[in-house]
Amino acid sequence: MGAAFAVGGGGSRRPPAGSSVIAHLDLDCFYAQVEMLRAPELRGKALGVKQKSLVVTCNYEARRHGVKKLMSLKEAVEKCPHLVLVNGEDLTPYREMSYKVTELLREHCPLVERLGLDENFLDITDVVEQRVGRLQPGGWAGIRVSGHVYKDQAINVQDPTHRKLAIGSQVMEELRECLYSTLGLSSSAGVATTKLLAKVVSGTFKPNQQTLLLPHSTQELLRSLGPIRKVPGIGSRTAERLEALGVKTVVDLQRFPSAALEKELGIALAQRIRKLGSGQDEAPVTPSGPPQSISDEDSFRKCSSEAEVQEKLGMLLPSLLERIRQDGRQPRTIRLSIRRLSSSGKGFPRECRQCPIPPHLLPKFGTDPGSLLSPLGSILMKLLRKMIPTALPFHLTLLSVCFSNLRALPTAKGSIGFYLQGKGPAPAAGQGGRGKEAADFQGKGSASCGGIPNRRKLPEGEESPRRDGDIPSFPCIAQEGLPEALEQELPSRAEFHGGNGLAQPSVPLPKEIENPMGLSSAAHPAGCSNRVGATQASECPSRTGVRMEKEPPEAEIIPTRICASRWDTEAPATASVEPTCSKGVVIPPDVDPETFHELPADVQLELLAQWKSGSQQRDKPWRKPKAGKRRRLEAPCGSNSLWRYLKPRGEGVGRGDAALGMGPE
DNA sequence: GTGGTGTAG
DNA sequence: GGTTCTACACCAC
Repeated sequence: MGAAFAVGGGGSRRPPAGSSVIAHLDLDCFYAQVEMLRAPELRGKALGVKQKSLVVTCNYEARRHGVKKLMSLKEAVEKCPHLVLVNGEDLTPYREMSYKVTELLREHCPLVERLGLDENFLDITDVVEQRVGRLQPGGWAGIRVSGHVYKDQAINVQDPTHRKLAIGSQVMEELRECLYSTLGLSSSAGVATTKLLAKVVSGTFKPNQQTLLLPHSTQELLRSLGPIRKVPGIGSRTAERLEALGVKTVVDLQRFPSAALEKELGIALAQRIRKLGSGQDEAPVTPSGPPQSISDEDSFRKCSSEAEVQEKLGMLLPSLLERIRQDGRQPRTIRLSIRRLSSSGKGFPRECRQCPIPPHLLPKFGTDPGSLLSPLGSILMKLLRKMIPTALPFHLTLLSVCFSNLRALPTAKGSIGFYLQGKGPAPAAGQGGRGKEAADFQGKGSASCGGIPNRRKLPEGEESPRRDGDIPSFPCIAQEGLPEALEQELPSRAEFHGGNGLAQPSVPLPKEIENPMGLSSAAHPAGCSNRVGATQASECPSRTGVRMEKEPPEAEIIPTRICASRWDTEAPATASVEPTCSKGVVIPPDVDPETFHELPADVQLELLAQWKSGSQQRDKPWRKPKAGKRRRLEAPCGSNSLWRYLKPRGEGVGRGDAALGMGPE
């Protein structure tokens, strides 16, 4: 998150820096853990989670064989031939578990900020203060640290900050135990006085361990980071700029003159970075609510026609709409992002276009998401055409759909659907035989360095030893393991993965939106979208059960839409259907004559022929073009028709609803 | 509100 | 360094 480490942003709600106790909690190889919970037989095996041709993450067993995050599948299998791979492209199970974790933490500490799916910041100052208040007079003497202390420094119980941090480490140990016993997840944590430091120090001992940073070790920790890029908040771009200035390490940054830094990077960025480099981070832990946007995307080698784009969008939209339905809120904005392939072969930066969702569609999000597929698809295609002239060759490598500006449904019980998913009587995933499972995460033990023994190494049922100075821990269910009945509720591997070892969508879509637009390549050959307007939509068998939001009457079909796809339901209601005559040439009524005559003569002729063929076809039932015999003028797809770009100004150009012809009806 | 950019895991 | 699939914040407009 961009502002996770923003300095001084948002106004601190905490006491002055130095007295806060902040923790960073990192779920160990989260995706792999979730997969092992879903399929306990994977425990102990080298497991990789793949997305496309990459192993995006893997468990420690796989790491022992040289598999690394973001390694290519090929290389990973070379390194570890027995690597078990599961498909992690569908983030649903990870997202669900992630919110369960945040919710569980929030039950014990209200100040929890999410950072991605597998990390959380906690401001445990208040929890610590409460425990300090309960200490017996002189009780400090017995205060112990749970887990490691960075660089094995001894705490000074005379120092109130040390005392609070030590108690904070106990709090985090308990929370991690609670996470493990309740959800079956192992985690690592860092405890410090700021988010930045807590995050950095949490990586010191992993997995399933935690580390406390005492203030006087701050500089040593930061300097140990090495490359400046490792400082949280300094990303690749900023690191590049810094390196260009000769700033390669934290030490370089600390020594670099402020004035020169401000001159090169601007005052705001320079000051922020300088503070990060010195370990100053006043950013408060800002409790995360439900997500502010819900998006889905897919990448691919090539997508170069409107029909293909529609097919891809047809894969994204149903699951997105289902997520929105579960969320319980209404999005007011829809955004399409694309990534084009540049001539160099590298991906271009993303581009996006967004627009408000027409108000008349909003109620459907809560009641009838299936009926939104067609109108939203149509809007997305219009957004696409705002970015690229689809009549010309194009090559996309990514499509992303994002719903944002989420508001509570008028009738809704509230927008808590997201959190509710993670609650209820039983977790959607749990663990069986937790003692066995721990083997994957034991790694380097934490019994030394003053840390408490790794609880998961204890024999079943054995309590972790209480130590002097301990304060009673959180009441936490399932300290003795999950009830058997609960474990039996857990989905089997076959249920989750369709029995083939690869993940299938874990949330079945409602029937009516399984293949809403009939856009699968098998059921929807190219010609299917190459039809006249939306009027033949019912001919597409796979559309069964899906209503068009609004299907224009046949009489409204005009030449500009001779090959419009079913989504491409631009409302032409206001346009004249009468052709106009300009310079002795009869051109379609909604085409700007001036623009038309600026075109090369051959293009003009081609367009005219196209229009003529369209107007001849207009009243005939649509027929699938014969393979190999399709006339060049009809190809490749009507949505690509050049006519689209010849419309008089004001039609189809500009922002927002009206510009897209999607205004309220 | 929109679109680009940067950051994060 | 960029691959993946997200999510968020900032800022100029």
